[in-house]
Amino acid sequence: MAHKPRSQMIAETRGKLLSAGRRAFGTVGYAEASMDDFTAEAGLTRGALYHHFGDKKGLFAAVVSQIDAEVTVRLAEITERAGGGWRGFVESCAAYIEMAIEPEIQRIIHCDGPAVLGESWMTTSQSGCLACLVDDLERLKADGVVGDIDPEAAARLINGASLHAAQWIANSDDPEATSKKAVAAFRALLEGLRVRAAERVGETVN
Amino acid sequence: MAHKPRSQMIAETRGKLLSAGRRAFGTVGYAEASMDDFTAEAGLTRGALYHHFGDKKGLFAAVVSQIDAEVTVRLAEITERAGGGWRGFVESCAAYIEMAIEPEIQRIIHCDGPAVLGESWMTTSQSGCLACLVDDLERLKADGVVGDIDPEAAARLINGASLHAAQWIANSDDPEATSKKAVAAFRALLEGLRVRAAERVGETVN
DNA sequence: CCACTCACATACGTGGCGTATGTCAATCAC
DNA sequence: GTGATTGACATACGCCACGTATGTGAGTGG
Repeated sequence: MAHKPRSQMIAETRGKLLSAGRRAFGTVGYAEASMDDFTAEAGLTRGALYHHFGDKKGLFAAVVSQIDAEVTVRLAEITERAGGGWRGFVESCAAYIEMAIEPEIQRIIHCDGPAVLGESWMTTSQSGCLACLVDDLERLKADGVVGDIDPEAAARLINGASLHAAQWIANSDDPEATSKKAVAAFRALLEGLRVRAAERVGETVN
Repeated sequence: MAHKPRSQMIAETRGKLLSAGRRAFGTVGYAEASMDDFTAEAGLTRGALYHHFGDKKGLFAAVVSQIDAEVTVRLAEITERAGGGWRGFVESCAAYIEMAIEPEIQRIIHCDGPAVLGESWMTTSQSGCLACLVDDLERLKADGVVGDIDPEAAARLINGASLHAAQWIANSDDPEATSKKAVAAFRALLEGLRVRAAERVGETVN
């Protein structure tokens, strides 16, 4: 029994490296994270890292993917729980802002991510969150809730607005109050996407 | 005559370092820009850089400030030329997107900036562009054109949306078409800020 | 004219990344 | 079961880039 099967050991080391790197990247940032330090912290050396991830950027990319996947899941849950529709969409957007406030996401995804992987990575590569937004918007458009706008374009604009709102909130003196203001303005902006009240049939404004 | 006055020499040196650094940061990015390389390119050494700017980040910050100031001026011109009002505001927003597409601005301000200086720097520190937007919005709000939303909140959301739109456009296969879609969606979002047509008196929709 | 300041260059130490090489355990052939 | 092979990981090395400490020579004040 002394040793577990090979594949399991490998998965464990990958996991250890991933979480150690994630913690380092999320706290001190990519540039300040020493590979020697955080691999040692995981009981390993840089050798393991280079074997599994190629280089520092490779590990970073893996961390980004992991976080993105987690966020995607969380967003999907929230959208579903809110029962879809316009309200569900708005709720998921608000939740997106909330998540973007978390320091780890802030630092890794929105701060270092574009600089390290190239901003094209974040845009062209499939970001799960973005795909979520696009899906929602396409449904809403098909249902006639939102007007004739390109779903991806709207999703990206919403995405950008959310992220900026998040970092504004995160760095403000009174996050509570700032958040209220940001969400209010955000809801107002989103209203611009809906078909006008005059053009609609008999829907409640809220 | 052999030599110019001291102060002028200093200003020249600072300028040379600033533009050399700006070019390097704008093309290869902050991390890949070697101080030895681009100072030599300016006919100087790292010694001069450390003397004037403290360190690499110091020069970078100076470059960011310079670009921000330029953008602010350009934005102000556009806003004024459009004659203010809602239309002027929308035009300046569109121009903001256009400027954010420029590779130098994209790379230095939106990509490396937050990672190098900390994203708090970009938010808390006075960004000239942002101040412009806030001013415009405050006027529009006072004139009853936009609804009861916090100007700064709206400005930050618009800012974020613009930047993301810009990098989406810049990295798309067909920037022309992408730009059209983005601007259309952007205008729709902005409409959300205006007081509703039903609530207004007798204004043209456009 | 002399002492001093200051703008900049030169020289050095350090740390972190990437690569080349080594080693030992797990799997496979027979 | 034993030898060969693969592959996961560690060790050792070189390099590059940053930051600092020190030097130097041209302006500047008295």
